[in-house]
Amino acid sequence: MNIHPYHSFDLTVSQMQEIQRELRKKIQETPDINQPKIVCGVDLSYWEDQAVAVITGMDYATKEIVETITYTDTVSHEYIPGFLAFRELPLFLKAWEQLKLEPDIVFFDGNGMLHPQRAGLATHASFFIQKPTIGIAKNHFIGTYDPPGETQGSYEYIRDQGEIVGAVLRTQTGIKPVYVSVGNQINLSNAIDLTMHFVGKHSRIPEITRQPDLLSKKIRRELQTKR
DNA sequence: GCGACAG
DNA sequence: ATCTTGTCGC
Repeated sequence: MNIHPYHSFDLTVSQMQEIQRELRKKIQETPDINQPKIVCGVDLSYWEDQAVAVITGMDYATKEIVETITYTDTVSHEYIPGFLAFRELPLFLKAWEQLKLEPDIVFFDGNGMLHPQRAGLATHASFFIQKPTIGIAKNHFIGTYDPPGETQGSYEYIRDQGEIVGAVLRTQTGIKPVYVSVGNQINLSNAIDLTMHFVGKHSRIPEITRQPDLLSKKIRRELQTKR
């Protein structure tokens, strides 16, 4: 798939902050996307100074995996809370170049607007791939919220600086919720519905990001014990 | 100063 | 994210 070169990744922290302030201004709200055909999920696994990025393409209706892309390379950036995108995007974009099917939506393991500058990984990625994106985080990052109901599908909005920036969603009854946020080119209620669509019978994490998570961990184990 | 802190 | 086995519970 095509990539729109937005910026390089050889940057200082202040330059990264400047980019995030610019991204924030360009986030688009859009009408619901109801019947996507292909949806992708992205995740990375790390070991030593390496990482593997995995993109799983799934048929929205049947939830069958229709394409799998992997890309392994050295990681250039350390993890700094608030700057995850600068660590993960370089490898993700190399994997994206190999993607053949054209997805209608892309899910990321991390946040979108649920970020101090409304410019988390999912939001940042959308400006390179020009696709609607959604962020699914397993842990709380910013904002405040009331605890969601205990039953599957219950959610509460997450607020920061007076605005709704995401939702804490109970994907399984009685299980720790996940954090959903708009990346770009989509709206929050649509993101929540799409996330629930991919929730399997027993997994907390929707299959769209669970599949690349499982595969990237498997690849990491293989490449790690090989050395 | 203290605590929090996506992956 | 990763280091790590068994074990309690639905």
